[in-house]
Amino acid sequence: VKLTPAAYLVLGMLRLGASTGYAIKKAADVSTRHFWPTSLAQVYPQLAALEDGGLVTRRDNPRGRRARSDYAITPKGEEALLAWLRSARQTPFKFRDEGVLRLFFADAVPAEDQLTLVRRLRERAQVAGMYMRDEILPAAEEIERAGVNYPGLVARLGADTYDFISDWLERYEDEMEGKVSHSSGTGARTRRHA
Amino acid sequence: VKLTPAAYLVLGMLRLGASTGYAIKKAADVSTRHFWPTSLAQVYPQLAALEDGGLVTRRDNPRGRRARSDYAITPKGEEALLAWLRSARQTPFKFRDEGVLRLFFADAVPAEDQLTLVRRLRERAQVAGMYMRDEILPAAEEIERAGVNYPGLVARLGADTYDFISDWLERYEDEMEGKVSHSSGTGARTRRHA
DNA sequence: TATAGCATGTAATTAGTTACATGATTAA
DNA sequence: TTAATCATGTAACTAATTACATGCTATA
Repeated sequence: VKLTPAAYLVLGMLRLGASTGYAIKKAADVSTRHFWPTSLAQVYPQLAALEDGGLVTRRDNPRGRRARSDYAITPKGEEALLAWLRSARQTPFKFRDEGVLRLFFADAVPAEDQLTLVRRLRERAQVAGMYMRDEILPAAEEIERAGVNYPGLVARLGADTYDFISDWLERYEDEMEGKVSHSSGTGARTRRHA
Repeated sequence: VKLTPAAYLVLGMLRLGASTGYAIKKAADVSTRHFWPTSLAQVYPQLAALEDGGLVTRRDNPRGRRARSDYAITPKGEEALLAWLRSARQTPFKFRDEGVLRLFFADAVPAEDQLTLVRRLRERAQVAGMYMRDEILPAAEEIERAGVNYPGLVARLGADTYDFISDWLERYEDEMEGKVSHSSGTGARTRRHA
């Protein structure tokens, strides 16, 4: 029974209290989505496979006429999750981002278009940072009161990193704006941290 | 003819002077690999598809008995590349990282194992930062002298970001080490920036 | 003379996304 | 009563990795 990160995501979410496939997906959307997105079309087959392997149990638990299954992690599933968390296996970065790829090739377009490209990347990082801080972090802080600390840690690391990238690109923009005709500006830029 | 990021990677590398499939892959390995890895099994079919669409031309150019084809980007291909670089389309982050996913679920293991996990992530970021600065950036600086600036910019952004993450995690480690039994330490940690 | 690097491709598999398909319950 | 949310699943497709398969050329 070979387990993928997507499988551990499901196990981990069950362990944190999500009990249906739908709930797992919802929980992932407000927490792990930024570094491990998933979809219902992955969650349901994954749950079935894990049940098959005895890592989770399923119990039908309909709400009125609406079908519904509650899943729970088994001791065997818990063991697998812990082994994964403890394993020394280095997981190399496999970052894939079209935005950065575009930036890499930006020399092909005139300075004005380059500036636009940089600005768009900066805005994206800025929005991502704000989103993590305003939407993701509060939910994580909620469960911190229950003693679950790492979702918050990860949210803070994410927000701070996006802010760092945003600031980095902004400095480059400022540097660049001196050299490029000002007619190309799109107006006032708003600051982060409202 | 719908083009994927992998197609633009090929077009962009051809434009920067790589002429064979093999050379494109080699160039990607010392530059774009960190944010858009690729493989020969993608490059060759992609070149064929691009030739089919008239975005590149192919010319057989064997070295002795060894088969070899030189490719070149056509005006139509160049146009497509520029349109991609100029397009306003926001490319959302699709970050996927097993290491961060593990960190997210770290509450499941005892503090000692948590510290190990954080340490491993910090080391990974540290190594990635050093690698970008020592192996990737020098190659990028080479072509900067020819007026190609963005590969260097991207390398610096990458190196600085990995350093930022490494420092961030190190601060957390230090904070944590006070609370955890010191018997679990793995000895002296080496500093970045040798 | 042997090994590293150049060079090109295909096949099989795995992982992931999007679209399809259905229907109940709850709150405005 | 109607829209949002809960809830479950399958099918088709796309993207990407790994393994397979071959063979030449230059250099140590």
